[in-house]
Amino acid sequence: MFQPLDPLLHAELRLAIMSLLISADEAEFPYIKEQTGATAGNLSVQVDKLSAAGYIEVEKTFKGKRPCTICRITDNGRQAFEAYVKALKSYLKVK
Amino acid sequence: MFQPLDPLLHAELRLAIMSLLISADEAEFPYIKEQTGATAGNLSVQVDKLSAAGYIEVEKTFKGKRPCTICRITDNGRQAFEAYVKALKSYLKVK
DNA sequence: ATAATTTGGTTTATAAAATAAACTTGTTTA
DNA sequence: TAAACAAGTTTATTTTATAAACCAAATTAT
Repeated sequence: MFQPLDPLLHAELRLAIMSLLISADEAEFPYIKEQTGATAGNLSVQVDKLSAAGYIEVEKTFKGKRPCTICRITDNGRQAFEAYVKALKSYLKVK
Repeated sequence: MFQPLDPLLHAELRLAIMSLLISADEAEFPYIKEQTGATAGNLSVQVDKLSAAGYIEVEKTFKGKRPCTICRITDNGRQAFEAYVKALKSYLKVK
């Protein structure tokens, strides 16, 4: 009847991050912060969780002298996102 | 960009309850329990929350001699659900 | 009859999450 | 060179979700 919802994706900010990355497939930390309206602290934590789960990968480089954190979605992440959307539909269809 | 997600609805079990009620507009506690696979305790808590928010109304009656808890969605609940679905779409469209 | 089980829940306790606040490190700018 | 800013991280706090324990009444078994 109702398919379980991946708790990693069923969270507003993480879902927003994934949503951004799925269409951009590369984004810098400050950009994600701006687009989502999240605080840096919250974003940092949620990025870590997605990264730990292997849904995104995080590259730490420099842009000139300043640190620059780049996020990309992984294949696993893409799959998980699609599965999540599919599962969600079992709740949404006002049959 | 991303519309905020009503935290009351953005929770697996509560969403399932609302999903059931939106198409059935009346359901008994044990039926919801069975359909969602939730424990009675969890269901009781989440039904209370939806009820407190005015998203559903709960009628306590008897079925023969046994207590019977009937849940119905309210107009507010219906509206909130629709708004939630709309907001969700801002995260899901893989533009 | 009465003991055990089942039904239909509620209340309380616990574990996990989300989020914000505080902090750090290095870089510009005044 | 002091103050402000950028880019995050770490820690602390507050909510939540969830399960476990409990309760009362009704039914079934002995």
